[in-house]
Amino acid sequence: MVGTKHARGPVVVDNELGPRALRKAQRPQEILQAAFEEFVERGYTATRIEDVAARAGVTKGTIYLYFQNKEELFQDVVGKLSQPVFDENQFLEQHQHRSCNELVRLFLDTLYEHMTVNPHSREILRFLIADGRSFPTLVSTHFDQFVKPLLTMFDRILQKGVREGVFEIWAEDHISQILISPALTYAIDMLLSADNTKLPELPIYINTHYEMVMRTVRKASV
Amino acid sequence: MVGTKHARGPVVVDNELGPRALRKAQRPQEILQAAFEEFVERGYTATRIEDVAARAGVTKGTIYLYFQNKEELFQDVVGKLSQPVFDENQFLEQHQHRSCNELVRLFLDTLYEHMTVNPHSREILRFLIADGRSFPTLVSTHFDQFVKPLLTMFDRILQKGVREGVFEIWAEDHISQILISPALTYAIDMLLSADNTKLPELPIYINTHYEMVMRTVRKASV
Amino acid sequence: MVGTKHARGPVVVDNELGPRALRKAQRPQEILQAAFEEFVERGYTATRIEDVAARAGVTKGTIYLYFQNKEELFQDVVGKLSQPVFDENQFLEQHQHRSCNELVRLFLDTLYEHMTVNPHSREILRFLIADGRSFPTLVSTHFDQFVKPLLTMFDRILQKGVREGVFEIWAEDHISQILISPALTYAIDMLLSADNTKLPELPIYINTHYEMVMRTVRKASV
Amino acid sequence: MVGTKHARGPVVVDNELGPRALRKAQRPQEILQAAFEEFVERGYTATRIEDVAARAGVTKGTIYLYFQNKEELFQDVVGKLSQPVFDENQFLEQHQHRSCNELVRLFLDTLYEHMTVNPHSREILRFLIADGRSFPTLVSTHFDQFVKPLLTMFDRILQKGVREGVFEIWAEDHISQILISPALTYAIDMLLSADNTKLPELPIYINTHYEMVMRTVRKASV
DNA sequence: GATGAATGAGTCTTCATTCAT
DNA sequence: TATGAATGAAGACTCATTCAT
Repeated sequence: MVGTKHARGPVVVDNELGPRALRKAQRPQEILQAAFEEFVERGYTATRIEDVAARAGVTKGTIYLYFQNKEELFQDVVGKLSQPVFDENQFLEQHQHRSCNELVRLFLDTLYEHMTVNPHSREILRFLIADGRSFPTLVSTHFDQFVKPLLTMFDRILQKGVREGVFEIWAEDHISQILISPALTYAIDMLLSADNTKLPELPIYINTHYEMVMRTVRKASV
Repeated sequence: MVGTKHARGPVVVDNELGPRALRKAQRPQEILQAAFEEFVERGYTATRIEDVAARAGVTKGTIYLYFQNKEELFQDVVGKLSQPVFDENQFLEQHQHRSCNELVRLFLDTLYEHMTVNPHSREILRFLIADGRSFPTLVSTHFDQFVKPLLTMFDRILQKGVREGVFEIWAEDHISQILISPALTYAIDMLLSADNTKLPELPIYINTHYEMVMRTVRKASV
Repeated sequence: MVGTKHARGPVVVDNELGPRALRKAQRPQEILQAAFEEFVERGYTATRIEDVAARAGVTKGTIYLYFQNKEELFQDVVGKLSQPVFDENQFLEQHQHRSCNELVRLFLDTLYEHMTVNPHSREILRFLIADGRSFPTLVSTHFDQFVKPLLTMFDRILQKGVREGVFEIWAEDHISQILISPALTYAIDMLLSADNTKLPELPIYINTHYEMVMRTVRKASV
Repeated sequence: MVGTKHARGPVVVDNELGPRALRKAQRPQEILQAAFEEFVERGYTATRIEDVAARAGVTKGTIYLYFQNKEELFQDVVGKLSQPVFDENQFLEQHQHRSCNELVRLFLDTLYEHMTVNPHSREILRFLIADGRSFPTLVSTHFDQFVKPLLTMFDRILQKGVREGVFEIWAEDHISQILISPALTYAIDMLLSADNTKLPELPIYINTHYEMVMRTVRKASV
């Protein structure tokens, strides 16, 4: 028998597996996604393993085949469902021919696109705020993996602009963090609004954000 | 000493109330504060009424003399411990002689001061993000009472600047929200960092924020 | 000061007492009555002392001035609110000139009247059935005080009839109990029917009961 | 022995179900019976779910696998443990050759037998009297299902007697109810007497009851 | 006497986790 | 592997009882 039993783990599903084995190989992902959705709806403590199971189409016991306990399940949800906003290496190279203004615009567009389209990124922020105190490693891990790269990349764009003589840095520190802030505000707005009707209209909001950044960093023309 | 029979407990007794009555008058506040601290540490669901009671120096039953149930207790914590950042009517009048630049600076200083000194304001944000979905009214109420006035006031400062010819508004909308964003970012940072060692140094951060605002709204000198 | 303080107990209120003292002298009765009503509505276990107090127009603590605890209160309700159906000594003497048929009729009329008018008698039956197992003395005491005299009196009427040659006793035993049974049935009916619309019409019911008795005990005319 | 793997517990395992499935199939009945006994001993409010569980040989949690809550458990006890006294259709047919006198006797014998042997029937009466006010549907449902058929059947016996010229109906209404009353009295007696020593001796009691009925309905011979 | 704030034992109910099948 | 019956620790909430005022 080829490639069937005991073929599990964080596996990229290959074409060898039969449908049952395929199913099995996907289980962890399915459970993670189901858990994510339940955690989003009710928060960590109020989420019941049984509901996660039901949503994943399995039963309670099965959860425990793949995850030690509820705590580990939660940590894995946060740790494994996050997606980096950028493929760090590619972004700058891929767009090196662009002007710095365009890079800023592209950065913002990509950031808002990611936040808006992908519920994981913003909801995991909710998890960290809500339950981070109970999972201390999670917060710093997540910051290092997802936030810091973002700030670094924005910094590099700014520095590129400085080198090219179109931007100027006028402050001691925290510039990237401050200039990106409106995106966080938008994310929080999304987390807080039950119906999205009250949210700012995104294109306008991005425009204003972009203008703010440009007016802030643009080098005063001599 | 007048009218202080049998004063006992850690309470300073005043002349109007017997110790019993006094305690009763203070209990709700004491319980709210204790509840606040527990909710901060563990989140709504994971907080046990008994722990709130212990922290308030009473027993389970006493909580229920003052609050219908855990849910109401939570709502009251959010609803009654919030303090507005500004006394809206006074701020502008009191400082009408100031320049608009100074007003912006004063606004930011006050805002950060409030956020930093007063744990209620930022922690209640945590509650809203963590459990707002279970308490829908809470979110909108809180927004109307505390956030909207802030945005409005900042708007008025900007408009004053425009009238006086020192500021210019260059964007369609959401300007105040975007310009204030860094303060929210700082609040979230505080919520996420277990030890405050990793936080940005506040004076520098405020400076950068202030500079960002000024560069953004300053009217291009002719 | 005349006849005021400490004048309480199961006292027949005399004219000496001032209004406050009067109040006090009546308290136990008022509490008993309030307790009775609450016990009727909710049953022993589900009745809360505080509700009894509220209904009696006093506060929790006051109940404990007059009754040791909830159990004693309940026992006193059952023990002190029952009223005998007949003044045993008077009934037969007062009506000695009546025919035996008339006595039977009078007996039944009085019995149903009592049961119908006075909620105590039938509701205490409910207490005994519901909670008698927890208060063993109560049941036998009540039986001896209220049921046995009833049976005895009916027996005496029957025997009078036999002596006068109009009734005949045709059975070994339990005759009175069996002949009175329909009254108990009616009482139970009242206890069970939420709205009294479904109850038998009382005059007709009594007639039928009376006829049953007469046909049963009437001596076969020679 | 066939198909009885790992049989354990006090249960006789049959061949169709595994021990696990079997237990599950039997659990509800076992719990109902245990609950019945506890409710009988203490009454609805004073009965603790944990005691029911212990008596059923399971733990608290298990109760909630089969019943929503205590209230539903109680309703099911009342609703599912009652047994009709007669198989309505069969009784009259099966005994059509009997004389009406014999039918009456048979009716009474069956009724008392049922009441005496089967604790459910009389104890459920206790539940209805004690807690019926909190479960209004229960009372009327029970009356329709168990009491009304009884009265109807007795009516039919009487009418048969009338048709055959041996009985006469001499009253406007409620005759069956009144003639059956002594059985209710006996049931109440059983509910009230802690030890059954004080109860009437059943055979004599039934005799007297029977005589009462016969003297009441027998047609005066011409 | 009367009050009612405070207590804390007691009870229902939930749910993470285990384990026999 | 997968199931889901069973467990029992834990937590919200109630209420008889006490006692300082």
